[in-house]
Amino acid sequence: MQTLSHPALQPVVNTRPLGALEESLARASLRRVEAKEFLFAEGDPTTHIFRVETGAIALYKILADGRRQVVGFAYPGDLIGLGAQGEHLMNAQAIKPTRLRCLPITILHHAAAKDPAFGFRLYEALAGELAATRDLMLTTGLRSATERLVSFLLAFSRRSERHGHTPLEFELPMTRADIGDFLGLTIETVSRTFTKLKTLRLIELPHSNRVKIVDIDELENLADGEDHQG
Amino acid sequence: MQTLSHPALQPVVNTRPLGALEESLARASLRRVEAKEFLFAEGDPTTHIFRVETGAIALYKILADGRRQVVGFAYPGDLIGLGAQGEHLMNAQAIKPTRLRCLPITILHHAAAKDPAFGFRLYEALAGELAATRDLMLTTGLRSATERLVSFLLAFSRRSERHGHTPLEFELPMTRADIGDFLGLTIETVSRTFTKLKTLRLIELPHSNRVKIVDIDELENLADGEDHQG
DNA sequence: CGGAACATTGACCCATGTCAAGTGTCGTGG
DNA sequence: CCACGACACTTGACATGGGTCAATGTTCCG
Repeated sequence: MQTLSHPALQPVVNTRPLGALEESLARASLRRVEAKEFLFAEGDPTTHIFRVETGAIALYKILADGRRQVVGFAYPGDLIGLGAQGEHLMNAQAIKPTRLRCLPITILHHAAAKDPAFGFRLYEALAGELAATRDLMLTTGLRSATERLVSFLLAFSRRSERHGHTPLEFELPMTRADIGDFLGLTIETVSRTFTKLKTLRLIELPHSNRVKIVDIDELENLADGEDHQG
Repeated sequence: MQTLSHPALQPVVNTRPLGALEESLARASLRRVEAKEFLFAEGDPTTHIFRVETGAIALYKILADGRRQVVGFAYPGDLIGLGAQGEHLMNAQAIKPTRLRCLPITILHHAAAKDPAFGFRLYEALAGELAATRDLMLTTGLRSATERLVSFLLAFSRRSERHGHTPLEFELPMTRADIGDFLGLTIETVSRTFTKLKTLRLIELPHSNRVKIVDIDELENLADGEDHQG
């Protein structure tokens, strides 16, 4: 139930440790990608999975007509590439300078063969992603622009808190376009909705990428769909 | 790429055989549920997974304010319940009288412990579901009502063909409300879009639940977003 | 300082939602 | 066999949220 009140809007990734992988990751090679550089593109053969060390990556698909759906963002600690069989199903592009650990996928197969529980843990990791993706679908499918953006901001607030920072102020690493393509809105609507939240004195924007939450309770009401009030 | 031109709109299930499970399923107990009866509800403890033998099941989540998102439909051969850890994440309700095989989830754990490759196969099965869910998200997020409904109908057409029937005529087991909640549209919009496709002479509706495809090429153009023509 | 990229704001429009009748269609009981 | 009610579907009139197009502002970096 709590996933409904607070839709995850989590990155399409897995954060929980996968035991057998940890030691491999520690020795894995490091890769740097610059902002806007592609880590991989849709259709590329799946040779590695990655773990973000620093920076941020946007994961997205593109429709024939050029429309873009951002499927998630990956931050430090997140794994990228799980679930791709044979070839990658989406594009992974850095939204800021990023460092990642690279693991050959063959490691997955080895680990699964050696440790019978490992395959099952992979399964559980994907189950979490599936749940997050469904929550995102609920959010983009059934909610108003305001509800979507507020849910998005609250997800960041919680992430900030989880990392030991204040939940009341944080940096958004991505552009309005990225947010829009994630939430299924246009740049203009995202911008207008930010302005609306500012006008309602629910947030402040010291810079366009820096969010300060003023009234988190009211924001949570909005996200839960209990809006149409003050 | 082909998944983009022909978004899957597959049920949230797995159709490929999972080897080790097959023999268990053959001896598994059979359960009958009537139309509108619940197989399980969100929050129920996950005690079994199921395979549909006959009939059809709708899988959906409900938001706090009552809005509903149908996440998928399960048809004969499809597995239900994979990926739910501890408790079910959605409701499963029969849309027609349905028979299912019931497997205690403990079987999954046993199979994974016995056969190291089995856990990995589960992982692969979920990866397929994840890809289908993302395709559904693309469809509901980025496309017009007409594109959505046409994609939906073409998915049925392909399913019909796969089962050895003509791809040009088939039965829809679900109501307009189910379709709407799946595609993120209202009943009225679904109905109007059916009427529009009829008027354009792309389909016929001998009964409201029976669809006859008249011009499948043009439908495929519409689904690919190459519309705004004829 | 200049220019590119990103963000904001305004005016307008349209697809789809909402509300409200109608119209089948099916199953049950008289 | 018909009458009735329930339910699903269709259709119409109208409202509106968010998309589109078009300036204008702002920030950042070379």
